[in-house]
Amino acid sequence: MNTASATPTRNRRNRRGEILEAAAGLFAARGFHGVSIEDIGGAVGVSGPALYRHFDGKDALLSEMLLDVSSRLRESAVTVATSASESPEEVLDALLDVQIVFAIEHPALITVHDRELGNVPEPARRRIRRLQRLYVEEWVTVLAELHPRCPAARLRAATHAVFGLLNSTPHSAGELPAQDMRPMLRAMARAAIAASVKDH
Amino acid sequence: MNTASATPTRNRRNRRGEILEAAAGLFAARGFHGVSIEDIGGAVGVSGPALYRHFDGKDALLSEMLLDVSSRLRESAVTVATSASESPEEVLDALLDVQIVFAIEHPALITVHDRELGNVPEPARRRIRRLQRLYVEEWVTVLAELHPRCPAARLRAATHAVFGLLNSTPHSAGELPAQDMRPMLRAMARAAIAASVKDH
DNA sequence: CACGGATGTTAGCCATCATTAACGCGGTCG
DNA sequence: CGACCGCGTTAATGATGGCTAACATCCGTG
Repeated sequence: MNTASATPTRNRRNRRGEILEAAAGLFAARGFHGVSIEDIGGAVGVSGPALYRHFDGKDALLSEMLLDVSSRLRESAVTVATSASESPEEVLDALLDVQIVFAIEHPALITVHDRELGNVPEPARRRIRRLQRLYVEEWVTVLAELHPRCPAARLRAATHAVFGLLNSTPHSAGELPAQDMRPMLRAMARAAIAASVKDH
Repeated sequence: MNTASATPTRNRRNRRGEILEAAAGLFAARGFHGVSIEDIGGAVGVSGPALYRHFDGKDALLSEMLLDVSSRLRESAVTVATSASESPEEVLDALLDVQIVFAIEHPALITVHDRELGNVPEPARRRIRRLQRLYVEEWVTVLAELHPRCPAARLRAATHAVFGLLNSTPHSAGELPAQDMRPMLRAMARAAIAASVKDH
């Protein structure tokens, strides 16, 4: 019983988040430059320049969106990787889960995240790239523990391929219920990884 | 001894192709709306509206590009699939080869092909979608022969996941030489497919 | 109750861009 | 030779879009 009727409270609190979410959907569908400020405003029921009360501009909005995604992914990965008392196998499983759950729950963010980096202005771009690189290295480190003879370059390429596999969810939207999708993607990813290091 | 010095001849003959290639690179890097007509012209050494001597407009250029990609892929798939005297296993291998070679040789086209469909105007969009669907069905048909008990929806989702895996080449650009990339992707894809139909 | 800040609104500015117009020029063919 | 055609060029036009400015409204607070 705090204050106020449900919706107003949520609207007031959440405008930023609401905008980010709507923008993610639009960017995923039409690309950053294919979406206007008006479009984004319209999608959350306000019109046009109201966005400037919440973000410094369109670029800043995109920067924040990608920064948020790459931070969250990396942070989850670090948490998972440093949790002691887990074998590399278990860590790998946990990393798979992180990526799969995120890809299934936020397909638009996943899409934008690997499409629009080129449109992020320079101060932020470097930070995002860095986080992405660190995220990949988290994977490579675990894989290297499991397969010490395999060259790192190969592990990196395999990791990217696995991301491609897991991030296919936006394309197979609706084909399969998320409930079946999750274990299937996990099985496919595990098998693909095993195959990538065969004979190395 | 036809006519003329080497480069002029090529330039005269190939402007369209040259433009399509340059545009593919630019679209892949910055997105359709992030590239101007001037940019495209500049990339092939002519400036701006010269494009209208070769294409009806920017939209038409994109349409032709995607139409070409989806036609070529589907056509290759049909050829491979209808070549008699091959077992489903061999057909699947050949399909993998088609996609892998294309992905490695034309990363920009692959990128644009699955990003920019939403920016293609309506008459052409339907045709491209149709070709893409038929291409996927080519895969699903072969997979269904190999795994008759597996529901088609699952095979379709698995196919999309495999495409995601194979199309990861633009992301792992310089990591691994193409020579090593090809067999690795093939092994990963085969393993992923096998895993996707396990217990079905 | 008056003040201020958070949040919107509309109108206007300026840059960018796709597209068209008008014109030039070299080669081919009748 | 001379008309046409393929291919380019620059200048103009009309739309769109990001962003700023000037002006409400609502609300909590002193």
